[in-house]
Amino acid sequence: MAETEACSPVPGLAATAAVAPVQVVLAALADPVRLEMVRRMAAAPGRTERCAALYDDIGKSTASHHFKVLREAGLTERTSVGGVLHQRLCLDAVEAALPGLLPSVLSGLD
Amino acid sequence: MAETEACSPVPGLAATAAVAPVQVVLAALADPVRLEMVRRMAAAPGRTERCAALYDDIGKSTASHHFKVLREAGLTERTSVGGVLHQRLCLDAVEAALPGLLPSVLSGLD
DNA sequence: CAACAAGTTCGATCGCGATCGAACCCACGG
DNA sequence: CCGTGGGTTCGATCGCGATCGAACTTGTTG
Repeated sequence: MAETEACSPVPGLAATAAVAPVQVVLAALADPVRLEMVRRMAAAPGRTERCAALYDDIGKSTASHHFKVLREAGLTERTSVGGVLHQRLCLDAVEAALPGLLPSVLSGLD
Repeated sequence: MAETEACSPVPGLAATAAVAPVQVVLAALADPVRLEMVRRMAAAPGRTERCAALYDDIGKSTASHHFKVLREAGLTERTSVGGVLHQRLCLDAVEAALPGLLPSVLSGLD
């Protein structure tokens, strides 16, 4: 807490918070659950998706934890769509900070 | 042991073993020590460097462990240069499997 | 051939992160 | 104005991975 982090509780459109150091981004993407979340957002229209649509077989609290990690890595942000909370993938911001990384990871058909 | 892994003890030039799934590659790069190792190899001429030149403040056994992780992720391979063991970064193989990833990660001046 | 240097393997320890359940918050809809 | 659904926070547990030291392997050199 008391971080410089943009912890604003859904300020509408939080103007793309800064992307964290590579190390943090890599750690965030290294988890299978989170990578899947990122993939689903990337596939969604507007890179935005309902929280519940981003996971399948884990508890709500665990999912929320992963959301937080992704957010703190600067990969995603919160958005409110008609009163319903959504997670949005900051494609452009990440692409600007680490060009080529996301496309590469997302196309990883390994 | 008894894996399908190319555990060949320095066969001269192990013809670029296959790059592991994205998930594994990301996990390998997520560790600060390993990322630094990769950076040093990338900066070395021919992407090849003596093992001892790749780390600073950790034990030999720990370093060896990290070499193994990198190797099993398909990021590096062993080479023998005049009887001295070296680690070589498989730039081209990784670039072929995950184009843009390494350049992006290596230039991460975050 | 014997000694040594450089990596690897093995076994054990330790801390961090993934996970869960319960309690809490907040925005809507009756 | 109170109930309900969807996320978040909190506290505790558990397993995996990072680390180390010691023993082993191998290849080079005196």
